[in-house]
Amino acid sequence: MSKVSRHTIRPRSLEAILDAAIRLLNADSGVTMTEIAKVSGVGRATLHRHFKDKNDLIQTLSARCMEEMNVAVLATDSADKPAVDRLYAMLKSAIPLGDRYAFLSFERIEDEGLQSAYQEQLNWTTALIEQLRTEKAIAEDIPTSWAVAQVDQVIWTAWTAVWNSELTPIDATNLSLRTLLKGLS
Amino acid sequence: MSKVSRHTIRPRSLEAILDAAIRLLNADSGVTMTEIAKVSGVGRATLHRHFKDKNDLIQTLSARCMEEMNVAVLATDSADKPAVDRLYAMLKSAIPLGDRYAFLSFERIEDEGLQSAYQEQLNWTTALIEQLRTEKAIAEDIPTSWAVAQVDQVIWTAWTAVWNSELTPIDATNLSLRTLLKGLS
DNA sequence: CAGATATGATACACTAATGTCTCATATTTA
DNA sequence: TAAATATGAGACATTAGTGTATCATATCTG
Repeated sequence: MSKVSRHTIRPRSLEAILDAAIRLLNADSGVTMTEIAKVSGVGRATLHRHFKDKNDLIQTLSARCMEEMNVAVLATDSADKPAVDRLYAMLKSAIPLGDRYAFLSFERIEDEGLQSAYQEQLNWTTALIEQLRTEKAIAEDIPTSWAVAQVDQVIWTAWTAVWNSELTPIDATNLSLRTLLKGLS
Repeated sequence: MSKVSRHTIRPRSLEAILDAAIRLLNADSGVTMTEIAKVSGVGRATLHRHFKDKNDLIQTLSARCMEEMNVAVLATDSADKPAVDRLYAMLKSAIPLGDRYAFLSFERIEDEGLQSAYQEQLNWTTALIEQLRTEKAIAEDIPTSWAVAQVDQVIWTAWTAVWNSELTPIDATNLSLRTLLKGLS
């Protein structure tokens, strides 16, 4: 969030705004600031007081989601576990968060800090793939970039299936792990 | 395209518009009609003459892409081939078209004809999955909806990899087939 | 409680985009 | 070539969204 105002935003305003924004952006990347203000029950002036423009809001939101995702994933991660276990734990944490960061796929954010946060996630996944590789869980001739992309995509697919009530979160997680390990072996 | 005007659009105008619109929409779902007119080298008035609004344009575009995809896939398809061959042929046709229908993932189109066209593609894939199942190429306990989603997603992933110059179209197609068949077995 | 301050409502100016119209010009077609 | 017609350019009114400012009120904080 940029320093647009000398005012300090109240926690409940901030939460209301970010909450509404996440939901609205996931439904339609074209939502207006006016709409976000209306839905979050916050005055339009307050919104503009604390967020320079929609891009500014999206940046704050993205950073939060990234952070949230990192915390969730790292909380259940430990470097000394077998890679397969780490992958499973990651899927279990990440899939339920799908509805919170879905909008990220649609937005083009050029914020520097955000790009590096994303890069960090990518690096994490890449390292995990490499570990899977040394543990012979994935085939040598599978490009790492392909494996990373598959991991990213399966999370999205799994979340979508859950969202469509086609699968329970547990089933989606298990299917994801299975599909990945077999598919990349 | 809706009948907004008594005029008949000239083929080259139509092509220029749809071509520009596809490229611009893939880059940014928020492009304006004005921008599309400018890039397509067509008068703004002409654009409005033939397309009621952006939604109307997107509907026409979507219908075209769907049609294009159907034609490309069905051209190389024949029901008596083994399912694996059909899947491969489909991937080979569909993946290179990624850059033309990428925008479809971002747009929320409520057009009835379009929904049914999409449903038709879904049915085609579902039938293919069923055939793969009877040919023991995919495991019994994999839900069909999951398999269909995987097929959809892998096309997108493969196209993205090609677009990022990480893979050649052939490699991407081969990896897709392999990942799918192993992943779902 | 009392001062400080964040908020909502409202008003306002400003901008970008939309959609319509007209008319001279270019293109098609018969 | 001549008639028909689609087009581009420009003017225009309208709209939706933006961003700012003011001020009374609500909410914090000491």
